[in-house]
Amino acid sequence: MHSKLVSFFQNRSTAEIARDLLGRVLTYDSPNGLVGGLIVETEAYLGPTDRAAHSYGGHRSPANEGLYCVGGSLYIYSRRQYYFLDISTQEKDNPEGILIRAIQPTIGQEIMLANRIKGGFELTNGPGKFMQAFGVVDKSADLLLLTDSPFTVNLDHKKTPNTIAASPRIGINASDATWANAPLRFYVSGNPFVSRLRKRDYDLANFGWR
DNA sequence: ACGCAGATCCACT
DNA sequence: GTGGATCTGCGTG
Repeated sequence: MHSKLVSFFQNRSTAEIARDLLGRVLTYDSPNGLVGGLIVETEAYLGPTDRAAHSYGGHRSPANEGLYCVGGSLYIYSRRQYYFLDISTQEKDNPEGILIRAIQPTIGQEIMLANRIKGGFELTNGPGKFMQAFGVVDKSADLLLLTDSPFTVNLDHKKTPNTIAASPRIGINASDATWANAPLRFYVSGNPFVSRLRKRDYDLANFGWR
């Protein structure tokens, strides 16, 4: 039934899955219509030993239960008025996951523009930004299996990045430098929808796709 | 109660 | 391009 989904989100390292998500289409069936785009930036969070993870030290509560669900489940959380989208990886009770950080809009762009003040690359170049553009205003999809939720990720096709870049994750305060510096953020090199990308690194000809 | 977070915005250099 | 203010829900005390 959900075997394809679940096998995609386990049986290999979370970092590898995070890289494999780049170039795939993420959609959200919002009340105002279908919205979505190509995933261009992800971050891997590696569970209890990872100082930067919400499941560090085995921390578990109703708020982060999504990380403990079977791979392919949604973990949606809020920070300062914005919502963020994670997809859990690995088997149940192994709290690893991937934060979707940015997308290149391809579906329902008018709807997304109406949901956000800002347009252009600012429309979806951050984890809270694209969720606002999608029109996600609550955590009702938290804990749901991706295939049972208003979200979809197309696992059958993907656009191929020319180059996948890796860097330390954004916004990590971990006192442990090993985890703070670990190259667990992945992005389509040159794509202007990647968060915090310098303008001189924009690939405006191909947006980083092959 | 209180402090702060897997960020964003805006007002300045 | 950078720094400071700020938004609310959780977690700890």
